[in-house]
Amino acid sequence: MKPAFYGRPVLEVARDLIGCVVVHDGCSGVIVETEAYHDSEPACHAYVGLTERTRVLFGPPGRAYVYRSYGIHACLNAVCEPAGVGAAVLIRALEPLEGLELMRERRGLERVEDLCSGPGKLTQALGIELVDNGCELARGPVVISGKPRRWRDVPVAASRRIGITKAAELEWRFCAVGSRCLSRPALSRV
DNA sequence: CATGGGATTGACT
DNA sequence: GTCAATCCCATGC
Repeated sequence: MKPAFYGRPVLEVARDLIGCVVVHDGCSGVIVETEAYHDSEPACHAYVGLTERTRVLFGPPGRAYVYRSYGIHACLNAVCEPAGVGAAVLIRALEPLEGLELMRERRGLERVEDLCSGPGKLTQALGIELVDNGCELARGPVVISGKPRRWRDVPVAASRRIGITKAAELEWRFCAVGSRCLSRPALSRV
């Protein structure tokens, strides 16, 4: 998708990204779970303002923001809103599309539902790492492209974001209803 | 320069 | 259900 797609309110983009396709290094998958983050709320990395780490978040829309989580996993975001605003959509889960065998190799697992059903899992399955931070999502190496036909009007449910302690009440998580590849069920009874 | 805290996952009780 | 692994980065001395 082009930068103009991302240069909109982050909540709109987070919902609209459900059904789009992430492609990297021989593998691809349909986005079925996202979360929105915005510099106005404390769960967002950009809440602290402009630093070396958040430079990409405050930059132009349509780039990848990749950070290391818990010292182990890489997590993929799409930078949103106009430059100067620190906002991004965390890609939390995919339904695997192409490169299934390569994903199984990278993950050391067989079941399709286990390959990309979490933010750290999908980056491992697709081979996305910190070196991809800042890349343009319309050009690569990490690419996000438009929705296959059957994903064009999929119902989307909103709920609370997962694994955060600050601003936990906001319902800024979006899921494709009925997908079997979510990190957790769409209707979380937290 | 030292320290502490995660937008997680998988293994184990 | 509980818990450790592990490292980047923001903060504070």
